[in-house]
Amino acid sequence: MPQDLPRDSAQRILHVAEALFAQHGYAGVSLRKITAEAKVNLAAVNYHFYDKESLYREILTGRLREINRQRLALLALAEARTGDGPVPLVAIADALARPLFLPASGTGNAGTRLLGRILSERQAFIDELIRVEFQPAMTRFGQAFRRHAPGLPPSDFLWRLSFVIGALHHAVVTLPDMPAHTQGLCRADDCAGALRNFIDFTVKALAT
Amino acid sequence: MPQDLPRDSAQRILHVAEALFAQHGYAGVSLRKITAEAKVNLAAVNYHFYDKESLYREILTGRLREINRQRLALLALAEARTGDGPVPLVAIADALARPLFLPASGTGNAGTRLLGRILSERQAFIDELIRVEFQPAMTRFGQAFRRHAPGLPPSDFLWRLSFVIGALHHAVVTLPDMPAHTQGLCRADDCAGALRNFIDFTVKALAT
DNA sequence: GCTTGATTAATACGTCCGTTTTATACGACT
DNA sequence: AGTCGTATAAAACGGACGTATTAATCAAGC
Repeated sequence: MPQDLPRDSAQRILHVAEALFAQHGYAGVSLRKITAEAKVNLAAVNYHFYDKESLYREILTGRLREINRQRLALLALAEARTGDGPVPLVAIADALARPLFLPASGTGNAGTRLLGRILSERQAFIDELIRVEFQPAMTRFGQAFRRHAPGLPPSDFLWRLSFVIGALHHAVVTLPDMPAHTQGLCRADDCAGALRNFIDFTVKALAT
Repeated sequence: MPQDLPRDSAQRILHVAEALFAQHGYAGVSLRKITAEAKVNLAAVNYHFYDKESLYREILTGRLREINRQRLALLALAEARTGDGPVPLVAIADALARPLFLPASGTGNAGTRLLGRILSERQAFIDELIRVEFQPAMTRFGQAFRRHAPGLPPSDFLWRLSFVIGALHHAVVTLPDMPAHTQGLCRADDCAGALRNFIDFTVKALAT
């Protein structure tokens, strides 16, 4: 499966490595596979990114930062439209999921799979990275959701939030496999349908 | 963290390997780490289980088969109690999640984390194993859920089912980290609370 | 008591890993 | 033209990996 690679070799490495990490995990990908597929010299990773861990971190931070930036921007937009009252659940769920299902044009959605992979892999050296990149967005979305369930005990609310996040990540990760799992009834390229269903699902699950 | 190991060395390998695979994934665990922690000789894995892949498969099949056996048993019990009508959503969700959150006494719940890990790791050589072990249970549960949403388009229903499964797996995998994520508001040992919340969540999300 | 089959132990093999080192090519500037 | 910082290339390093081989141990059965 040949793909149009960027001219710059550092960019080629980032591009190829992201796809491979998303598919096989950190430990499952060797620098030799990356450099071979990116058609660069073996030492190029160490030259441009210092070492394998740094390359991984760079890819991750880039993706996570962009995704959460978009999420917060969409949420802020919805809040501005709403005024002082609680933002509608539909808008919150949309802001949370849209950057995953419908990534900004040009970035491609293959990289999105990384997110789900990472959270279940829990490499020790990226724990802090995940905390730093996710914490701000998650507290903001938590607050927004919370206004729709003010009476719920805190732990119960946090459990429901965790379920919603889990549903989202699982959907993103398994999206490419959905046609096989559903005998073709769910298509992998129907991101809009996936987003719509996630929003419906979340609204029903979190509505009081 | 010393743990009481079984006498038999093959059992010790299974016990230790399951915990390590659950924590670091297949590629992230070496036979040397397993055999060292299990206090057996390096060659013991190859002697008792032929090779690393076979050891992995054996652990997985054991866990998955038992979990899905319990799930189907609970579902059958609920169906018997219900008669001809649709099984209440509460009972279906309970049958689906209980074997994960409250594993049969003696088995310990550390091994349960494997499940969530596996589904996001997607090693090629266990794809068929997963299909074989999960297919029967999933179609049965799908049918049971389906009776509560007969009017929904098939693809929409399958998406919701996927979200429920994702929420469940994510909860299981991140259960040990919940206290840290929630500043202690959700406890890792409160499996009963997690189960109760999952059932509530699923009922709300799938009710028509 | 010796033999036999099953287990454990010790060690070696070949491969692949991440990384380092050394050498070569290229472009811009004086 | 010549120099210098940057990028690519080629090769090698030590170490960890999964696995294979061989030797030691040990518990029955005769």
